[in-house]
Amino acid sequence: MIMSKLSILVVEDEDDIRDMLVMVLEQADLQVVAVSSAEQALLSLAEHRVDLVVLDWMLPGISGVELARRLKKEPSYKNLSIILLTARGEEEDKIRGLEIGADDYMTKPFSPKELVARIKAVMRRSGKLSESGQLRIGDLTLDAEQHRLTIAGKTLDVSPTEFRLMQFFMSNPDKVYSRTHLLDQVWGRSVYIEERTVDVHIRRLRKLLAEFGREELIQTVRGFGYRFSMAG
Amino acid sequence: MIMSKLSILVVEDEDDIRDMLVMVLEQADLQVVAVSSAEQALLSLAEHRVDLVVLDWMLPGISGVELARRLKKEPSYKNLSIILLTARGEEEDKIRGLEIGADDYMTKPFSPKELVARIKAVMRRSGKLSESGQLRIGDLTLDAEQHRLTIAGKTLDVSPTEFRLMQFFMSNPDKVYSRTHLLDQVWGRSVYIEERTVDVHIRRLRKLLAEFGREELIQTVRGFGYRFSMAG
DNA sequence: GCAAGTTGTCATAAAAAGGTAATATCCCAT
DNA sequence: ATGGGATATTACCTTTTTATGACAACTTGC
Repeated sequence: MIMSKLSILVVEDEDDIRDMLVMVLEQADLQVVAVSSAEQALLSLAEHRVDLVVLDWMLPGISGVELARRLKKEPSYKNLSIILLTARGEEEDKIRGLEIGADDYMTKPFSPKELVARIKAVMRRSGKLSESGQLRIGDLTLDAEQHRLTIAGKTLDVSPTEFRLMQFFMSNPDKVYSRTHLLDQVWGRSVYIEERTVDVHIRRLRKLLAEFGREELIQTVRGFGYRFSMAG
Repeated sequence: MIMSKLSILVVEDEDDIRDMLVMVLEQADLQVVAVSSAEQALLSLAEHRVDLVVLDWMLPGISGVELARRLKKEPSYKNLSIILLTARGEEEDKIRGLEIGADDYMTKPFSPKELVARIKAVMRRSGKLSESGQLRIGDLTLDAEQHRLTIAGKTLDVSPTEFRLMQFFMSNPDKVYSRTHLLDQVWGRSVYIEERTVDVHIRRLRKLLAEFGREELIQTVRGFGYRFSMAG
């Protein structure tokens, strides 16, 4: 599939932060448009195709929350992703943010790197960022296009969630991830799921891998989480 | 048979965009005529044979929408295809565009490659672009010119829609396609059809293939769509 | 205008997937 | 060795997704 650059709309009233955001996002090869109010945002949305909005929680006039709510209600913007920026770290705000339909939120101050990572994660989940090509580790191959996972040429029959989990592991081998992190990345931050559920999915994957004598690919790191690695 | 080049009429008032379109389309081996108003378009249509019109939604004087409506009402232009270019991404516009008879629409900004792909898709569906040659996968043969699908030499009796679906699959083997994507590609973006309808057509195809013990060629990828593949 | 063939939709059945909780095991620091 | 927290495993139940058969609205060739 051919796709033009992903387009981000930044809505932030503080000039410094807005400029910083623009710089960071452009650096990450995203097309960026920045405005300083919700009203301007609406105008901009009507003019250009926008894939994702980075939206400040507090804005003069129409607030970010209010704008998010309106956008989510509007059917024509139904596949527009929203990331909320909030200055406070209060759980209540976060929850409210996700309730009104934001796809993710970030608490200021945040690292540019993390913002970009979250943007990509959201885009990936909404299918706007296509995972390109094949992942290959040893004789394991995961082909996103074919949506097929093979081991030494034989196809493994994996469920959607196990496929995504495997995709995440193979994209990030040799690193330990906590259950929370896995839930964030594979399930998405806006779903609320028991941490123990990760264990079960790991179990299911291992069971599949065990049919090929490869259950050791997914390792338990006691007290931390799980790791995918060829090395023992 | 000698076939003259497919002829496109571009109607766009902004010079830059018009020039760009001409370049892109000529590059794609299409014969292009470009004008900047609906009035000129009507003159041009009367003079040359035109297969497809790429039409800007907003035009000075008679608007693109209005022109499209008139053309579609005119019996002599009934097999003229129309692709609308719209600057806004509003669903309402798209729907209105399709209601008045456009065959497809594109939202600016768009990638040139995608435009060409859509033009070809529209042409293919309206029979102006004949698929050349045969598709051959294993002992399956699909001959577009004869409109015939054979398996190990024996002809399968497929309906038009199933034929096109099969054609799409055989042209794009080993990849997963969502129901939405299949509807876009096989049925065309201008029709609104339930996603579940795809299931039914898949079912019909499988039933046919099953007569030859080949129902496994079309595979269900849960949560994603369907895939045509010789590999298990 | 009729008979046959096509197509989209729906209702229902069937299958698969996913989350949770209960129970069993394991690991390591005392 | 053992207590207690952390993982593994299993079973169960709900939800989601797909398969299937029937049907009515349309087309098409005669």
